Amino acid sequence: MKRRTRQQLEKVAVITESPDDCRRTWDAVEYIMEPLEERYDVTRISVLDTDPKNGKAATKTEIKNARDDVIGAIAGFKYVVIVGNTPLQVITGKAGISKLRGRPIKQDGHIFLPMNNPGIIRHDDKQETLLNADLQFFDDMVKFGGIPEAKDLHFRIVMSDDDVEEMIADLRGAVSYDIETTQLYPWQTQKLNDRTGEWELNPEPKIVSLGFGTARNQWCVPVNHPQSPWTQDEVEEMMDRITEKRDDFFLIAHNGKFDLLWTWVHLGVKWELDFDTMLAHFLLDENMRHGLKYLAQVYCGAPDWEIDLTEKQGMNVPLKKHCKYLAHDLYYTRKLRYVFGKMLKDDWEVKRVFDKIMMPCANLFVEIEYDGVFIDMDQFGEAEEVLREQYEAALAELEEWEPDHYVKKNGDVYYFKDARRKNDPTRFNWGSTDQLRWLLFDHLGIEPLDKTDAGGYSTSESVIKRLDHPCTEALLRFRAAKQQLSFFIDGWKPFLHQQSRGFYLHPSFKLHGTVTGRLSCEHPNLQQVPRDPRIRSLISAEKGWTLIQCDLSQAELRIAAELAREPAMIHAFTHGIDVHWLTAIREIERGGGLKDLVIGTACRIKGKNDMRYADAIQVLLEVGHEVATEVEKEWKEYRKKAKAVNFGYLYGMWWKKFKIYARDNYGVNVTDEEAEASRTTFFDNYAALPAWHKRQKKYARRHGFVKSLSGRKRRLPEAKHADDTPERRAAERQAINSPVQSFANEVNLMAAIQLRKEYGRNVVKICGTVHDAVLFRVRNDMVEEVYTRMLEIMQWPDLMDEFDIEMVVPIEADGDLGPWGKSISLEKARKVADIHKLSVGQLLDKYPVSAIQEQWKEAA
DNA sequence: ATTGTGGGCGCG
DNA sequence: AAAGCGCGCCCACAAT
Repeated sequence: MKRRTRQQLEKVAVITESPDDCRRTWDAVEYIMEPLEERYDVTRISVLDTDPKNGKAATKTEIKNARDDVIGAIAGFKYVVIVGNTPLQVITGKAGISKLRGRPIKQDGHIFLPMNNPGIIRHDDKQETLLNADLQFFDDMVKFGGIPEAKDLHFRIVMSDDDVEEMIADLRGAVSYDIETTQLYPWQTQKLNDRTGEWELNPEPKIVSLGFGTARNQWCVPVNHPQSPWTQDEVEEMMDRITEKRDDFFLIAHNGKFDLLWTWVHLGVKWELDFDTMLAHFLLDENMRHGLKYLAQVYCGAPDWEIDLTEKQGMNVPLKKHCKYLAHDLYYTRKLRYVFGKMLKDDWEVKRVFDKIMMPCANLFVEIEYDGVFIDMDQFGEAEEVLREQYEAALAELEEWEPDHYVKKNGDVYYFKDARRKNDPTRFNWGSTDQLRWLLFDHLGIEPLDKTDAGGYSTSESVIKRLDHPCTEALLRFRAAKQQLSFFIDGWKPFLHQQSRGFYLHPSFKLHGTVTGRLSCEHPNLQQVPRDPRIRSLISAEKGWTLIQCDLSQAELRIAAELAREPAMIHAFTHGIDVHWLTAIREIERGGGLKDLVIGTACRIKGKNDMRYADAIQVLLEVGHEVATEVEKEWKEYRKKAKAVNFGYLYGMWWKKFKIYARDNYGVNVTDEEAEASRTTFFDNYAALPAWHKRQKKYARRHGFVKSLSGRKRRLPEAKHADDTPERRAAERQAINSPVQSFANEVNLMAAIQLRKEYGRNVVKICGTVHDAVLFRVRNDMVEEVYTRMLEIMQWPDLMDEFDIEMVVPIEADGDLGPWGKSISLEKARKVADIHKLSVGQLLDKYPVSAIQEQWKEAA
């Protein structure tokens, strides 16, 4: 019986790296060999005769030598599974399993299917889904008798007026939408020609095609493809007609923010997206990747339909092939919506985050990116000039210590006068960490102070500051100027977009950018603009408008206090005491230090000659850091220090790191004992924190995830591990940090959504969010109203009630107006406006914020 | 010529 | 025994 069954099984070969791989070792057998052996007559072939020593990868020679044997061994097998990178290299001669896995390779009469080595599951159990998808695909392939063709689906290329009518009539129910474009940034930019010194326009970005996926068809409209019959006007007219029908269908897209932004910029119609499959999947599993093809493979068993980038960009590809690709995008986007829709239904809390925060944000950020941020080009030019001077000056000073040669890590000697390097061919490169490392620690013989993660000697700012050598000061100036130039001057130029009212940047926000739910930002990254006013104030507003920044004050600390139910913190927040200040004073009190400063400041505040230490501490706590700082400037530094301490300890920092922090940021050398005591004191002062930490760890360990107040999940599979590994520790720290970081960001997003809801784009243009702050421009006549209202909104956005959130700790918000980094408070603006007998709006129309600041100083 | 990685550093 | 979290960008250098 058994024998007969076996003969009917298809013969397949499995190539592994070594004899032990996937056979005797751990759990891999269960993942690959057993499922295959159930269905096939499996022959296993290994590339190497024995396991590589010490778990090392096979060498190139070994791979080369193994080739003939392996090729011989698979003779007669049509279907071959490749397990891991080494066998892949043997067969294809190329590495890159992560890119090639899941994609069948036809070669010499065989069909190979590369997949990951199941050992990866030990490090990342998410990989199990992928492995199963690959095995499933292998089954499909064998059943089909070859590589399953990318399906023709039912794609229709819209070429005639009749097609248009039919398409528009078909737009009902759930409709997916996708476009193909020539590039990613939808605005035309310019670049400086190095030879002529002239500004030249970059190629015009274009929509190549767009399409709609319905229940029966995938409609593909060629827009700028050479074979397109349509003019720009005709396409726009088509889109207008669809806009009129927009309420008749449910719009789905994968990363729809991209498609809708382009559609708005290039075709003039602005649509609201109903369901974003990428964002849905992000909420369902933030640890996985969210690419359409990957998800279609994993959740729908889709074949690979990827084509070359140039073909996607459409110009040199037959229209039919291009549209077939688009059709697959449309088909699987629509399919994934049902899969993820169902998964969301099973988790109402996550669904609520999706419906009320994620999708509204997806639509909001289309507008945010469309409006962009205004750049003050006069300041931009000035900043560039100043930074170039600083850069040149620092470099000139460094010349004194430039060596004529450099010994590379491998021992090669490198003479600069002979070398041909990209920028300055004959010069020592101070920007190269390798060269600098050699110069400082080998050539000059300075004692290295720290190592990098990879084990080399570090040349970080922290180290250089502590080195006793005359070059260090200029070196730090060199690095700072170089970085600011390359990040924010040269780095921004390729994104500057000229419009009638001036130049704009359009940073792109990734709503799925971080595992906690914070957004990330790129092209360029608005969220890493230095606080240095020279750079930050480049971001401003066009004439007649004013930039406003509103931020949640100490949001994370407030949320932590709430979650931990920490009495001392809650008391501080409900009584308007600054927690960073509280920490600073308690820390000083613990050591009984700074007697002169503490008593001196308190006496001057109270107008007394002497006071007991304990009483003085009490006075300082009561008056707050602002009053204390007015009397004695030093207090500002102590508060700043405490701020870092608060966050560090709150999220699990250990005293050793505190030592490093104190040294690098405050030049204070704390002893081990002092550092340990500081941590102990922190948890004595905030005694409910350890219990909260414990609760979070326990919860994560039991469930494998934690939740924020909104119900958003952070999945932490490592927290479930039985052994106390560094990975589990890391997961436990994230279990503490994540709900706090998540929720602070969510409050901020709720506020941004509401701001847009209450004011139209003719009054407010939102520029972006920076985790706990919203940046927006307001028409001058509305500045007072919008600013005041936004602070109210931030303190308790309406969505907080919709989520049934209750908090005992009050949320507070703060803000200011004017160029970023050179802004003033509304109070100041009001005072100056009163002097002129003007409204704040009129004042802002009449004077730049810098002048208002000056006038306020004179008046005060 | 492109692609990947480490080092360093900007932000919250 | 060992312990903040979350990002993106630019450069240099090595590898493909």
